Amino acid sequence: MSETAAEAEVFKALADPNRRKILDELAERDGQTLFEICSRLTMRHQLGLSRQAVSQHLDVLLRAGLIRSRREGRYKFHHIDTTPLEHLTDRWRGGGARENRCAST
Amino acid sequence: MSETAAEAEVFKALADPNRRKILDELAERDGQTLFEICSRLTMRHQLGLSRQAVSQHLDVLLRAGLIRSRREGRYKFHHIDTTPLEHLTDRWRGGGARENRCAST
DNA sequence: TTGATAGGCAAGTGACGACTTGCCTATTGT
DNA sequence: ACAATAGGCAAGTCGTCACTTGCCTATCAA
Repeated sequence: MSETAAEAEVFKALADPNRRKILDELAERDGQTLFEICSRLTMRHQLGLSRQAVSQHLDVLLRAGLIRSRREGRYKFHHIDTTPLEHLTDRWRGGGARENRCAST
Repeated sequence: MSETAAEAEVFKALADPNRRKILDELAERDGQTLFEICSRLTMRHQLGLSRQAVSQHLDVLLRAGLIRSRREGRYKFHHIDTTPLEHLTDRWRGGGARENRCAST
């Protein structure tokens, strides 16, 4: 087999345009709460997503390991984590070792 | 706006596990025909996909720019093209330009 | 304690996507 | 010409997924 279940989750998470916008939002301003993400998504991206919709998207992103959540009182802050993206497409672009030409192993 | 329609196609194309397997196949042995891909997918990956299913997947990959097709007589050869993958995830990992600098800490 | 804010859970709806089924065209070999 | 091979087209089925709806819990301020 060539890919892990975790990788599959990442691909599935990235498949939705709205989830990618959420990642955009968190990349621009990390550590937002659910309500913050909702309002900023509406204001800045003309994205009319309900709170529950965003919440479910955050769940998917969480399961994919693309965000981490930290609870603080009644607030829950969400942080982007890009490590799952690091070598996601290497299996196709490599085959060998070009394209990554830093100081590869 | 933050992403092009072409990028969205790529994400959608990568969302399906079977399409990723097809890319795996072509990465390992480029320039296969539809029937070749079918049989090798069945033999080597225990993937029981019909010809039409694979054909439709190839269409999606084609539209995403991840493969190119070349017709020759009654054969049609499919070639992987990884250029759409090149900076796919940069919008989240960068923002700036760290993280791609090899000699990391 | 009461009300307001931040978030969670779960069932239901609707649409899109993966795959099938059936038939058709085009090229090659004999 | 005829059969066999390689592929294409289009309608239909079915499951998954995004989103909604409705209600519930928890924390904070007055």
